[in-house]
Amino acid sequence: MRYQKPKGTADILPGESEKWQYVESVAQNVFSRYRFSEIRTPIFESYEVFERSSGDTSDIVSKEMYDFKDKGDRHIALRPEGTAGVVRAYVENKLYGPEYQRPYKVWYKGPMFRYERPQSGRQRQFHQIGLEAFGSDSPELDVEIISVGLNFLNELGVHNLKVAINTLGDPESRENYHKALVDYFTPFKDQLSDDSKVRLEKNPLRILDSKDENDKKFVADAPSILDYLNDASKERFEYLKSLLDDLDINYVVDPTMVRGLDYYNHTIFEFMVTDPAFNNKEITVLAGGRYNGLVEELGGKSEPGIGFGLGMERLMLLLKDEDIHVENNLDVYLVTIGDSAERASVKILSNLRRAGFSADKDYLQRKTKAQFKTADRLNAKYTVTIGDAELENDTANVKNMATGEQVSVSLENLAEELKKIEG
RNA sequence: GCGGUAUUGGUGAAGUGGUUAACACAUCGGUUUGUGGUACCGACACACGUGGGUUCGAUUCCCACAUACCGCCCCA
Repeated sequence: MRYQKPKGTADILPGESEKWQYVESVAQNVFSRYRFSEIRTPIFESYEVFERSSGDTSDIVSKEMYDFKDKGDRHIALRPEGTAGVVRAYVENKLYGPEYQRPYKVWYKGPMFRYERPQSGRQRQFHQIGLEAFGSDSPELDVEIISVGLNFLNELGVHNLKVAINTLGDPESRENYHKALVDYFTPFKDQLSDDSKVRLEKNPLRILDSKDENDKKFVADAPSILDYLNDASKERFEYLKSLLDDLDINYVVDPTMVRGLDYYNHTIFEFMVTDPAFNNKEITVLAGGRYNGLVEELGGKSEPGIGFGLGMERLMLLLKDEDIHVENNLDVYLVTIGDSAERASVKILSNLRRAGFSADKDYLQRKTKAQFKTADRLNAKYTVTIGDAELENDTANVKNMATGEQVSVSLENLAEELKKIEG
């Protein structure tokens, strides 16, 4: 093998691509019911867009970004996630203007890039489906976002989802909590893992997310964000929970849940699932939250926003074949016998297709028997056999492959005849 | 970036330091003239990821690299 695809990339081949199309069509469907429109933004952006939005302490910026200088010496990065580009587009196109209905609701799908070690459901070029809503700080909208995600996954047949929610509070609450964490962890600093020592300096919230067993002991007794919310933030969170109750959405509050990206505040959430595809370990398939400071951070007015992203590769692993509705229907397989029929087949096929049938034929000059074999294997509904005799009499033999019944019809009106047979 | 395991045909795979690299599936062809299944017969590895090394000789041993999978980090 001479060439191979770059590490961490995948070819999505026919057979698999139909599944992707199916998932994307369900997304399109569900999201438009919630009145989200598709937005398509560039796959690469100015490096600063991501640096600015994700925060330069985040791993995404510090070590996972695919960035390069283009021929014009611009610092470019392949998008590592979807939100930053959408926010940039929102600001650049002045979509916060009074002529636009708010909240401004969009969804996107497409490839993202992160320079990391490939693993099951994780690749360097991976794909996300996500959505964002701008211009409303309403908790009702938070719940709508959670519910559209849930709806989407349920429609695909993914059940047993665990919905975990948390709040990071408003900036004031977050600031207070930040201090409390530093005060709490600093005395144990020497006993923390090396990673967490760094986190203590840069982003103490991330310590809560540590997988280190020793760290976990300290995390267990760490102060909870829920105790540091100011009244407004607390009230908001309580209201949010009651809205989820109204919708009969089962959720758990996970006060240790944090976010890898810096721009979140208030509501954050993750949908987790435990599945054999991941060795029965709990993995996150969808995650999102509110980011009220981000639009301003990228040069817009102070505008609230909320959204989520979900990983396609992980989702595809969760979907069972029977969940995926893929039809591969071949209406007609044309069997030709002899050179005249071979020649006539070009026009016959063309007419059938124009009449709306999916139709195909053999292009390898194979024997009749082999052609029927192929028709069988392709699961053709009908075969149409043409030979010298048929061409002379202007007839065609139409065989119903399921019943084996064969009838002779007018070749001239083949498409019409087939429609009649179809009923 | 760190650690572990793996890498043989279209697919699943067996196997050995040395004449023809099992077996199965798939595919193609045939079993007398233009019809799908089954059965039977036949065909099907420029050679065992790439590059070095050890050896009289390596697909089998050693090293490096690449890729895949798993774990850490991080994340969807």
